[in-house]
Amino acid sequence: MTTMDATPDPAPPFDLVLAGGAQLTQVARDLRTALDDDLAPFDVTSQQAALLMHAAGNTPNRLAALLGTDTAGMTRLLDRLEAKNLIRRQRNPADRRSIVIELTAAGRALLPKIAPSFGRANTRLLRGFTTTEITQLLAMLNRMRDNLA
Amino acid sequence: MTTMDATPDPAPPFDLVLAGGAQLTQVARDLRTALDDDLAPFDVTSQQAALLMHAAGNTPNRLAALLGTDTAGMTRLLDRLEAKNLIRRQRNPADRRSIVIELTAAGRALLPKIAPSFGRANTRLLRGFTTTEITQLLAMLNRMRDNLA
DNA sequence: AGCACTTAGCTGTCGCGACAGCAAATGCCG
DNA sequence: CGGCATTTGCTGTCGCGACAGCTAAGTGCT
Repeated sequence: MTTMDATPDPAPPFDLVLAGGAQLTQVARDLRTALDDDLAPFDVTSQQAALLMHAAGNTPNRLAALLGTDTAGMTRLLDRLEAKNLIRRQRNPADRRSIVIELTAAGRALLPKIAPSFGRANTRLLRGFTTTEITQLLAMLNRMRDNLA
Repeated sequence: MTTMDATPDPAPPFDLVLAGGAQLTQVARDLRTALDDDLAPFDVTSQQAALLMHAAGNTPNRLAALLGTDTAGMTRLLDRLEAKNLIRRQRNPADRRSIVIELTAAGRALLPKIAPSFGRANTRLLRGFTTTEITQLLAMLNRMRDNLA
């Protein structure tokens, strides 16, 4: 708004563009921290909780794709959850390369406790946003993901 | 849009809210990866590059605040840059608790090479965005940061 | 001066993300 | 059938983020 506004699609000011990535990074980190704090009473991290909510009946391979990480990170994440006795690795008899994740009783019991944390964190993140704004935000985020893909 | 739309500010659908945080996290991670890839030829990470661009004459304390991390992480980040001979720690004679970061000749030589990577990454991230959209996005990101603070 | 309080930087520890490389199991194809 | 590529999960290694706790140095108060 400082310069002209007659051209239909002016090149965005460089500073504005630069600020985008930095702010995005910060918000993502703050969100993760807030979620971790909210989940701390249950002794799980946000990643562990997110995994728990998708784990049942899935293979590490699929779970890695779901959480946007690689199978190496997934192996370690599953290690930690298994150490906490929340999940179990079950070899798949049909394809002995792969394994299937099953929740333990403790894991199933934890599920309904951790789910609300995601709702709280996201609700807090978007406090004061209208439905329209959230829709716009999601559309922008999707475009950004496409731009980076 | 599934329910009524006469109320002025309907509570945003829960699924929409939930998707927000997940997408945000993914975009931030993808951006970091893209930037790291672009900086790889210079043998620095995005964090190291970001630090280099602010380091000269600053203290670790201020730099930690600038990059949004804590002094513990800053110590280690400075360690790695010092090991690469890009920065130097200089004790401050006026306040012997604090130190001041100076760039080495190699560090100064690297600066003009790494700066464009940030421009490229952010330009790519926001490809196809109008100035208006970027402004809206930044405003939303700021609101989200405030919501989490 | 003496003592509590604060500040700056460091270390230890843990969880996570990414890359490279590996072995076993499977699939494919001549 | 035999050999080769692919898939699955694992391990090693590194960088980063967060928390707790520590020491040295500065500050303030009495």
